Amino acid sequence: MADRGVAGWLALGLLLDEPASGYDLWQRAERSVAHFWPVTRSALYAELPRLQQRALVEATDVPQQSYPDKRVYAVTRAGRSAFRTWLTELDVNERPRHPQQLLLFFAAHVPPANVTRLLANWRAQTTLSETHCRQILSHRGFDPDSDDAPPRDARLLTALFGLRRAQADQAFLDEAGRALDP
Amino acid sequence: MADRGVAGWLALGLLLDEPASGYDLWQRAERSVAHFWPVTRSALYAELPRLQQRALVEATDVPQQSYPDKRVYAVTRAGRSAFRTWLTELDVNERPRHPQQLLLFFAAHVPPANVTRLLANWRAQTTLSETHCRQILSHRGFDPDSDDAPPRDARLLTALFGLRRAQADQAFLDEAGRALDP
DNA sequence: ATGCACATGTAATGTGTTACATGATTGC
DNA sequence: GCAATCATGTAACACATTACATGTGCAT
Repeated sequence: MADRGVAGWLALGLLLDEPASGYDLWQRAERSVAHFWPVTRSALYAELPRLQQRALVEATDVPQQSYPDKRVYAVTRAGRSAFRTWLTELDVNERPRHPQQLLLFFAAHVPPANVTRLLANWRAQTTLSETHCRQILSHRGFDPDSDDAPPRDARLLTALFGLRRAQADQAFLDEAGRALDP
Repeated sequence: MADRGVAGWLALGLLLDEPASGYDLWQRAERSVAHFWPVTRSALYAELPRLQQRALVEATDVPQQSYPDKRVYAVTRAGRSAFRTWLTELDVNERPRHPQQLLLFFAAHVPPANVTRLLANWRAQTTLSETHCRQILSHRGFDPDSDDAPPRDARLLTALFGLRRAQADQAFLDEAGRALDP
């Protein structure tokens, strides 16, 4: 099937929500998936013609007044089913790279003060991530601190997962801080 | 400084523990860092001469009886300090790619049964990861379930972090399962 | 005799990023 | 006038993976 990377599938998945031009798609990605799967504009632009050649998307040129023309891509039926099989066969157990664990592993080789600074840096990021995820959830009317049933919407679970990870990281950083600092 | 990727620094960091040949280094990596930062034998072999050219490591050919000769690399003083500055300036906030979040984000586009299967797959991996981390910790005499102070050894904190993440993922999967399944 | 562990490397390939190139329109 | 947004794309580069290439010694 000559799968190539995930960038193409990512583009296809994002197009499932709604047809879009390359530029639109990039913005959509930046606002959503980029938080856990960075993509560049270039990568998306490069994949769109490839998807078209494989008949997974269709392109339409849309002229615009006072803006350059758009080339809007829409997912075909074949594209929809191809995406389904890809996601179903996705290996979620590929080990992603964790720079934080790299830091911990080699921390003994640098002065403790530097480690403390790096951990503080990391903590700052977790709080940012936490508030970001909380905003998404509360915007859709879900309170992650209550015992309410979590949302059925899988897309919202993405945010819930991000929140839980951020909280877990903070708890770990507290634990680790007690060991390293005083 | 023409940094190249992290593979070189990883090799350097692993050599700090003890000099090693390319082959040794690869095995060492497989047993330790590969769990959170996959490296291939090729990548390590390719980096070693580069590190040597930059005078960050020194090589010695060690003849062996009944085995091919080894080329053993040892970190120089310059290598030690270069590694320190690299780790100190490491950006822990680069967003790594989370295939799990990708799955959650696009889950609505595939049949629920497939999602359930993928989540079960994910859960199986977290339990593997959990027992693996527990083994490392208990082997060094730390009980992660007690209120004991966590180990000061940063290298052990790597395992503790792995465990906490695995536990957090399991808790999330419970939460998500209650929402999706019945 | 077949295959595995030891040992070192190179070449081809894939996949993505950064930088380059172009050009209109809108807001300060 | 200058920067930013909208819009599309290509070229150069970096980095890592897979596959190729070679050879010894040991166990079954």
